Amino acid sequence: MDVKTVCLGMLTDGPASGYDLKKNFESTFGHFFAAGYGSIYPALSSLSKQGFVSCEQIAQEGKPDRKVYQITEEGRQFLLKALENTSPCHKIRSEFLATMCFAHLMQGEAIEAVLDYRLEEIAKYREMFRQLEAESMSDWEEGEKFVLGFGKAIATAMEKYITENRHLLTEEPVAKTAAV
Amino acid sequence: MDVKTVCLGMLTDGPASGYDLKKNFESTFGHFFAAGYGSIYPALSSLSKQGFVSCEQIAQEGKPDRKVYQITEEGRQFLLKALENTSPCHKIRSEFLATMCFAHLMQGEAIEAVLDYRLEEIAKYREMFRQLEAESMSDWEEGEKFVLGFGKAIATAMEKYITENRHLLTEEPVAKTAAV
DNA sequence: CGCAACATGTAAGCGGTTACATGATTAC
DNA sequence: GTAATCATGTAACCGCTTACATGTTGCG
Repeated sequence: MDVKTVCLGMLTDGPASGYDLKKNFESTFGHFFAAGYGSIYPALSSLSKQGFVSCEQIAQEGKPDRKVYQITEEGRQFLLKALENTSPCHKIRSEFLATMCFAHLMQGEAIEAVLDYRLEEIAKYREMFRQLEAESMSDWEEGEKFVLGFGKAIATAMEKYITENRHLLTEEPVAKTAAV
Repeated sequence: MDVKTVCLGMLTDGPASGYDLKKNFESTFGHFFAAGYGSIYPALSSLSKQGFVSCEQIAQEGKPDRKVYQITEEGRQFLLKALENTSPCHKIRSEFLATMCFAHLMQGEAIEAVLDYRLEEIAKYREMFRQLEAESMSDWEEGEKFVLGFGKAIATAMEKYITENRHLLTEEPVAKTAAV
C-alpha cells in the first residue's frame, strides 16, 4: 500500500484537497504513515488520471485554485481490492535502535541525550493522541480508534522500557572478574 | 544513518564479508533495520572507495572470492562522528495500521485474516528473539541486549493490544440509538 | 534429486524526500 | 514586522528494492 492508496482511503471520508489530506497525514496517520506534499500532490493527479478520483476546481482570490477531490466508483472498487491484501506489512526503520546497538562506542552523555530525545518524541506523540481524543474522536470509525489505541499502547511500552532499562547503557560496567 | 553507516558499525565487531553482514541484518537488526544484498554490497564497495574499510580478498574454489572487510581508523572516526547525532529517528511505515483505519470498508473475515497474519509475524519475531538469546547472547554488548529487550517489549505490547482490542473491529456494531 | 547455504555482484526502476517557486491573509 | 495558515505544484535527487546473473558444496 502506497501513498496513493492511503489518499484514496482518506477520500472515502468525504471530498478533500491535497492540503486537507496533508493534515490527516500529520495527525491521525502521522505516527505510522508519513507523507509530504511532494508525495500527495503527484498521488492525487495520478489518481485523477486513472479515474479513481474526480476533481472540482474552486477559484479563490489571491490563492491558487482549491482542488477538491472526490473518490469515484472505480476508485472505491480499486481501494476495496487493495484492502483485500491480508498480509500488509508493518516496518520499522530505526536509527535510534541502530545507534543504541553501538552505544559502547559512545560517551555516556551522548547516550543520555539520545535516550532523552527519544522520550521527548514519544511525549509529543502522546500529546498529539491526547488532543485527537479530546477534539474529534466522537465521529471516528472503530478502525481509527483501534489504530489510535495501538499508537498509545506502543508509546507506553517504549517509554516504560526506556526508563526502566536505560541504566544498562549508561552505567559504568561492573569491573569484570578476570577471565579464567 | 543509512545502510552504509550500519555496515561500518557492524564491522567494529570484527572483520566480515557482505554475506556475513547480511546475516546480521536478518537476525539482530532484522526487526528494526532491514537491508538486502542490493544495498549491502554497494555500501561496502563505497566504504572501500572512501577508505573507511579495507578489503582482503580470499580466493576460494568454485565460489566467488570471499571479500573480508575491516574497518580502518578513518572509518572508525567517521562512525563516531555519525553516532554523535543525538536525534536519530525511529520511523514506522505500517500498511497494517493503514488497512485497519479502513476496516469499516472490509468484510469481517478479511479483517480477522489481517489481524491473524500480524499476530503470526509477531510470533516469528518472538521466536527469533528466543533463539538469539539462547545461542549467542553471552558475548553481546549492553547496547545489543537493550535493543533486543526493546524489540521484545514492543512485540509483547502489540500482541496484547491486538488480542484485547480486535473485537472492536470485527463485532457487529451495536445498533445505534437514534440520534437526538 | 532437490534444496539450503555459501558467495558476489549489477542494473533498472520505484517511491519518496527535499528544495524550490509563489503569494495573499490573518493573528500576535 | 513576522510568523503561521492557506494552497498548489515541479524537479532533482537519493536510497533502497527487486530481479537478474552465476556456480559449488553438502545434506537429507
